[in-house]
Amino acid sequence: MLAIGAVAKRTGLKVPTIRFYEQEGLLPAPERTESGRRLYAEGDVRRLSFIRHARALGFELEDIRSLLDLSDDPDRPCDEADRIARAHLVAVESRIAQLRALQRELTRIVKSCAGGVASDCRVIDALGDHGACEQEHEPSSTRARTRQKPQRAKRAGR
Amino acid sequence: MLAIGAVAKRTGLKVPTIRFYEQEGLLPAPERTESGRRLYAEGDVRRLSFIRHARALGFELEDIRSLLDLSDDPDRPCDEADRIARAHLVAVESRIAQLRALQRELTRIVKSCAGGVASDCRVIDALGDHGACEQEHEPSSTRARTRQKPQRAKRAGR
DNA sequence: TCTACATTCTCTAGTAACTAGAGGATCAAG
DNA sequence: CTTGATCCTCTAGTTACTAGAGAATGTAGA
Repeated sequence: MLAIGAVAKRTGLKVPTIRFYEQEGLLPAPERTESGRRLYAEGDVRRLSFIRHARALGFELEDIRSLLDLSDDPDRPCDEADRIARAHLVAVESRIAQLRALQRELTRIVKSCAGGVASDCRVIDALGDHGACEQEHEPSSTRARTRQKPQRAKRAGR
Repeated sequence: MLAIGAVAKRTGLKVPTIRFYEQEGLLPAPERTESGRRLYAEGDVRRLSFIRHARALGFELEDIRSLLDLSDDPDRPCDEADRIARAHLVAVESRIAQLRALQRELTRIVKSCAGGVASDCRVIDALGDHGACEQEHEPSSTRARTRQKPQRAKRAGR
């Protein structure tokens, strides 16, 4: 039986994340010591590794929930796992296409910069003028998980 | 002078989003009618269009804040706008690379599915076993903004 | 045994960029 | 004069965590 810290080390997850997955019902509530500390078995480590890997592949917790339900019940047909994985693949592919459109557009904008002051900045111009864009580009969110303290810089409304 | 609804129509933003941008200090607080309704001028419409376009290109509000500050002060050198845009381009490019790694991995996983039941599901297997992956794949979040009601399906911890 | 220090516990709140809804006021048209 | 659209403010919800408070427990060395 392992303490939560040891499980964290083995799975690569952080301690609060493990508690969070339990709270979300992705992991059954583990045994406890007399004093109330969590005690995990090998199966829990496997389950958490599964979750971590699926997360790394970009699956949402809802998808992972379904995949776990599926593997908890080995007699159910595997169609759904396949469906979830395929749907995710499609989403990833369309996201790539979207980002490539952004990439083209940003490259174009960045190339147009010749230095100087803001009043004749091509970059700012280009941002203000969607009409100049070569193609449609839709929403976004480039967010990776590599960033720590955004530190709100609150300003009053001028 | 335009009411907020008219501005929403012209910019393609939603009404609450415009109020949200004001609250965030991206848009100066507009005039009000006697009864307290917001009244916008043409300049506000341009500013909001700028924001919308920059958002569509994936810039974060913090970046947009900087870009707006810059364009509010036409004597400042344009370096920073250029820097922001370049940094964003780099971020987009690395995101694409990341997603392509995911795409390869998912394709591999999905191809391995031959139907059958969960107990011998290759998809679930592959997810459980990171060792089998051909390359490292890191975090993710494929999230586009096209989804409405995730509708929490709260379950107790088995 | 005493004392540090590490680990754990629960609970709350914060992150980004909005969106949804409550509850109420005001406006324009018929 | 009433109906329906638009507007107002405020609160809370979304994803998947992360950070911190404040308290209890575990462990190792002197």
